[in-house]
Amino acid sequence: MIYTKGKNFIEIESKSQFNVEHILECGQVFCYEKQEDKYIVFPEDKYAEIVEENGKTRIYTKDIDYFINWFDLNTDYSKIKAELEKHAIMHEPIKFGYGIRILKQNPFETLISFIISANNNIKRIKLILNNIRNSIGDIGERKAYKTFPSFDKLLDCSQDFFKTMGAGYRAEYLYKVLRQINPRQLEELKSLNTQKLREALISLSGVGPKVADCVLLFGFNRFDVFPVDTWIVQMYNKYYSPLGNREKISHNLVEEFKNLSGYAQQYLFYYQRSFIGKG
DNA sequence: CTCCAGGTTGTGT
DNA sequence: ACACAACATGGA
Repeated sequence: MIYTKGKNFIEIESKSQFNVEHILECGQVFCYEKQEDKYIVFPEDKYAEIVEENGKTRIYTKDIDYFINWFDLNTDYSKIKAELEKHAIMHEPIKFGYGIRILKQNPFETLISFIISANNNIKRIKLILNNIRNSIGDIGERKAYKTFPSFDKLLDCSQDFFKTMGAGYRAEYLYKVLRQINPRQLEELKSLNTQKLREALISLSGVGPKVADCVLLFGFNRFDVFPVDTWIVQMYNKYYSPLGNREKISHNLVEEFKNLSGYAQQYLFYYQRSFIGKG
């Protein structure tokens, strides 16, 4: 057990098990904001504030059990990291991104978010999602934020609305995908194996191999996938024999890291991106 | 000004 | 099967 429960908070002692900055800034999630003295997160209709004090981290929330699951606090990362350390290429990335955890996010919210992420940068992805939340989301706890919109509200939106939100040409993908699948149908896909689920996701509008892998990893917590974006391509072509085909790169990396691929990917992505700067 | 960002789609070979 | 242009938008 890496945490203890308080009345309105969860406390984690070890920063190597839980580093809020690395968890939120490593590119897996867009529903957060850094404030002067804390981070706030607002997945689905939930809310939490994360504060570091005297070396310990506290997650203040009224939804204790939701965030124990969301932050995947019942998983011990020391074993995962020990296994990954057997690969020399992982040494620096793990040292750099210590305390990263893969979040357990809602599949539908993850799908919408990563369709917007395509050929886009993280700052603008967050902006577009915030625009959508602020326009059609419900008022959340203590009016501190707006919730992620319900499927029905999103289904009511026009293509032009998504363009106004800043989605650009992805507006059409969003409009179409909302007419192809709903959250309940998405949940039902959980019974499929990773390969079948991947194919089902790729059949959706705006979802190619990379977005599918991100939804598989962050929304369905399948770790035998390796999302390949521009940063991973850079990394791969620097440390392995260069390839142009992203699917081949992904395939080769899954062969190397097997069922820990998702974890390896996140450390490598965060490390590679750190050389340019956050944004 | 050009190039790039957690790529996908459509077209052509 | 693979190659490649087009696709909005804002920041560097």
